[in-house]
Amino acid sequence: MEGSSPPAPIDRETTATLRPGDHKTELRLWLRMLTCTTLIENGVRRRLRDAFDVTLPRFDLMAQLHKTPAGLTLGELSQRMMVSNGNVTAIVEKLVGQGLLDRKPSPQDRRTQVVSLTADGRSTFSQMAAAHENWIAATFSDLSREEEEQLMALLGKAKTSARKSLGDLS
Amino acid sequence: MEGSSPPAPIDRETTATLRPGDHKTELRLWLRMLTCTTLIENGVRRRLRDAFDVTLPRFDLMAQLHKTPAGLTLGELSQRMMVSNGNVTAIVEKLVGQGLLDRKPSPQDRRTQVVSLTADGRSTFSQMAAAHENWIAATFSDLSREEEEQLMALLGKAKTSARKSLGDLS
DNA sequence: GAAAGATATTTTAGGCTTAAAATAATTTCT
DNA sequence: AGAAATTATTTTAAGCCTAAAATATCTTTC
Repeated sequence: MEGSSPPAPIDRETTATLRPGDHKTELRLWLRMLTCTTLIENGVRRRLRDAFDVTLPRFDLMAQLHKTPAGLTLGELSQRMMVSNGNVTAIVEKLVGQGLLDRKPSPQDRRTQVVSLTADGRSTFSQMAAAHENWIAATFSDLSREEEEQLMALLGKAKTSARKSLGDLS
Repeated sequence: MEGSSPPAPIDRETTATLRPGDHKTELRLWLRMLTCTTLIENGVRRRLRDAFDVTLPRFDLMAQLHKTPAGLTLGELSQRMMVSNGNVTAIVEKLVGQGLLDRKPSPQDRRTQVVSLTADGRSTFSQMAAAHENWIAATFSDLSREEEEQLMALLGKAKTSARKSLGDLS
């Protein structure tokens, strides 16, 4: 929508060192990725609410446990969901209160709590997951299988690159 | 990590209608997109905090205003940021309190408030934006320019597809 | 085996977020 | 003009989220 920006005839070195602000392509890419994700995420959130009266964080937490029937510690959950420890504590608390989760201290290490889905939690999650999978499929229905795989590969590369650039920070 | 899944020789119609659960590719794609975005977002959030003691939502709001020097109403901000109205009210309130934003009722329509950056807000944002742009460039530094453009195009297509599938909902 | 350090979780304080209800102002329809 | 509907914003209640400090437990080191 902003025409074609001039190809910046200045040589690369100057651009990189003296004009550190010349990274518009990456910035646009990031904003588009964020928009796309937020759009889909908001849709999922609303549909989970309308159809199952559940929040996205609770759904995500249950999804992690469903992938690992043996159960996970709070720390493992926190790491896999990429959220803080205290956050997981609170969400688990709610789900335990709803009878969807089981939480018991590990016998070997009394610091850790192992969390898993109850029978009710499993059957509730299965229903939600089936609907969720269909919503997501509809979300990407304009993309061919090949495009989906290209996108997957490029996101994989972006993820690796991002992790590297964060590197020493986390 | 799970070998190559069979190319599903079943015709598309059958797949879509009779086997609504067979959409693992799209699900993996969505999860990867979410992971990638969350990873980058968490990095940006921490660096904004460490370097400028500012939160990501406040930075995002200022970015919207910087793109539109004439100012925006709260409703426009809410729409562009894809967050709720009440949320914008609260964030604007904080930024006005910090002297970074100016908020005044519109002369034509006394319901609306027009918000814009103050001189302090502009100069503060410029500094943050320059650093942010470099962080983002570093985040994607493993991707070639061509890969970046491919990713941009595919995300554009995904965005359109997602909007269509949400369509009547919002 | 006791002190020091590391690890797992919870608590706390502050901030973001939403949906829904409430206010306030404008527009539309008789 | 006056009533009804619409639009813009704020408020409210509940929940998510983080960083940092506090607790409790385990491990290591001397």
